[in-house]
Amino acid sequence: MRVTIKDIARAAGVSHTTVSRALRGSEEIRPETRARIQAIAEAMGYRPNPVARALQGRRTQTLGVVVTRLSDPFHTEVVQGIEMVAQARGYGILLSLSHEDPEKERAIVELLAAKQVDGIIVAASRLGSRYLPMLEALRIPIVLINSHQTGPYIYSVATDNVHGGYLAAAYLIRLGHRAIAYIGSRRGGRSNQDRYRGYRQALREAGLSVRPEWIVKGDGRVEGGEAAMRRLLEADPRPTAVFCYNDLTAIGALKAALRAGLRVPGDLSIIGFDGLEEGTYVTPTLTTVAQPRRQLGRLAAEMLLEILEGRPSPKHILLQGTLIERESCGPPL
Amino acid sequence: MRVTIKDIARAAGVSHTTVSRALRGSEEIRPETRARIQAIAEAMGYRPNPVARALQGRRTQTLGVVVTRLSDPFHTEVVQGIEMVAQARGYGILLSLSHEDPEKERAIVELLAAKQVDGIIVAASRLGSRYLPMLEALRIPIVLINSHQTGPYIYSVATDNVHGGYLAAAYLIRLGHRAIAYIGSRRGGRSNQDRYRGYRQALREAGLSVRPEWIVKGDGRVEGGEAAMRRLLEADPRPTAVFCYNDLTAIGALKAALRAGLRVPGDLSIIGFDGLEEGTYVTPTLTTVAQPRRQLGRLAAEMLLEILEGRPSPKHILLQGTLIERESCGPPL
DNA sequence: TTGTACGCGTTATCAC
DNA sequence: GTGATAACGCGTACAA
Repeated sequence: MRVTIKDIARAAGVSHTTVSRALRGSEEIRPETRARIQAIAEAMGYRPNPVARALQGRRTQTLGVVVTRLSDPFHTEVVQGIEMVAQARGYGILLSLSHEDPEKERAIVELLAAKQVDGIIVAASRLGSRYLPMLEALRIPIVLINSHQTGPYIYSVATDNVHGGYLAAAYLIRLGHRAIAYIGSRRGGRSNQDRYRGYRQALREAGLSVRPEWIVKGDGRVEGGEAAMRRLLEADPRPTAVFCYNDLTAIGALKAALRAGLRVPGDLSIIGFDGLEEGTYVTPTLTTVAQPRRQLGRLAAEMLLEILEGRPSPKHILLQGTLIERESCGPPL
Repeated sequence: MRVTIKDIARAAGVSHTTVSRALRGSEEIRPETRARIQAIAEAMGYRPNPVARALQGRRTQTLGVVVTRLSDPFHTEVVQGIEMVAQARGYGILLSLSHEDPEKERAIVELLAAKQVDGIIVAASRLGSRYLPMLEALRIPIVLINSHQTGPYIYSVATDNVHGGYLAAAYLIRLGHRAIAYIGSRRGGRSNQDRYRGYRQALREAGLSVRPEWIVKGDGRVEGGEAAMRRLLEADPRPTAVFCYNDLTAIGALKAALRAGLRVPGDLSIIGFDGLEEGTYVTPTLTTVAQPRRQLGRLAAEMLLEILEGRPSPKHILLQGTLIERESCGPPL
């Protein structure tokens, strides 16, 4: 059987109330009895029961985390960031995967709320605004990572996709490219649009025009990038550079280009988005706009904890990506 | 405020006991009152409080999962497998990362136990046998993934590393190689030894000998594989094929080989272990011995649930890997 | 400074 | 069939 404060009380010859107070270091208790009780608790191997505490105090010291899937290395790093700060602050993490299914995501959030998590972090939410009432009814703070909503109990941390897209395109332009394609993502939603907008803006400022056949779509994964690149290779004139929605897409694009006998970056420059480790596995290594992924997770968790502890906290944070120059981009030949 | 069974009781004009029974579909209650109560509960939006249930019933419906790090794609897939079955069975997953630190791992396991998880799954445990007494004292079933311990409350699911190593080496031999190196892992522990043993066995059976300078060590990650391969390239005579501890190591080895101007598989064949997606990102794509990663997670979770529900369950399960022939291996020139 | 009594939401026990 | 009542382990007014 597990040791409870009652057991300790009995052993110490005091009431369980006194034990409760002593163990949490209450000031209004005589130092010597406190020390004595703590010693006894230690000796008996006492561990407070978090379930009982939660029932009493309505705090479970647990954060719900919802992610579409872990096989996407992007989320992986985000979750690590969250876990680090949670672990350091004594919070547990209840992890659920939504597999990009909005209905599942909704069910999970409700389930987490039912499980009494203190707060929820959702990465890459697929939930539309029509679910906002539900979220608000939960009366649990929710931090969204890389998606936008506003409302009571809704917070967010995101990277500036417009800025990132601009960064990528501007870099290619600086290298001398004038024919720059974009491989987007069917599933990218708002972030796809924003990166595209940043790209368009950079081209516009440089006085470059975009041919419709240079804008194609993948699925945010390697296969989609490969297929998209194959279509792109048929375009005439062919672009000399490609900005890809994300690194996985770019890796697929790179594979297709190499397979078609192109030299990268000689015949074609490729730039990705995310800053994944995976971009260093390929040859040539992938130039990319890195998102501060771990930072996203860390900030989301810190934000949530601040809210839970009643400290002042911003409602929305926007982070900037940074260019990582590796080998897949160069001047056009 | 949240709706409780007492609220329902008041609304229905019965005792909370009756409500509790009705909602759980007890037989010993008049069908009409049961239906009436259920209707009221539904109308009031009642959600049972899992915390209260846990306090009363000593079951939290939560599984603790410990993993070294998520940035290793191997674990990622394992966790997905676990999560799938847990979610389907209504269990939550409390995730913690140990970062390969045995002391941290121990602390986490204790913390999870304190949090009253019903069972624990540990992937790639770094805990030595001297912690067994602690684990047993917890009196919580623990399923180890890819590591071996025996004792009460200890279960395991693992892939057969000896067999896998044999598979890899035998394949290279079948292709005609006679000079086959091994890049191990400093951090691989037992699994590194076992894969090495399988490799040795295959060579022995084929009457091949191994030069000491053909056995080098990485760290289980890309950088380590690169460094190890650079050392290997200085060996004289140079091996015509390399078996790598895992895919990340192999990807590093591949990079180093390509960078040294070797053709793969022409000048050098490379085979990995794990079957990661990442192996298809590189050019040439990586031949490998695949571990059934998701299966490992699934089985571990199913095993744990069986144990928790008192159904008969094997104590240890050993799975076999399978060869995936891709492009990085061929006959020696 | 310490103890009594009660509540958190649920299930189990034992009456009626 | 249904209802009091206690119990799970802890925290907290309130009393002493």
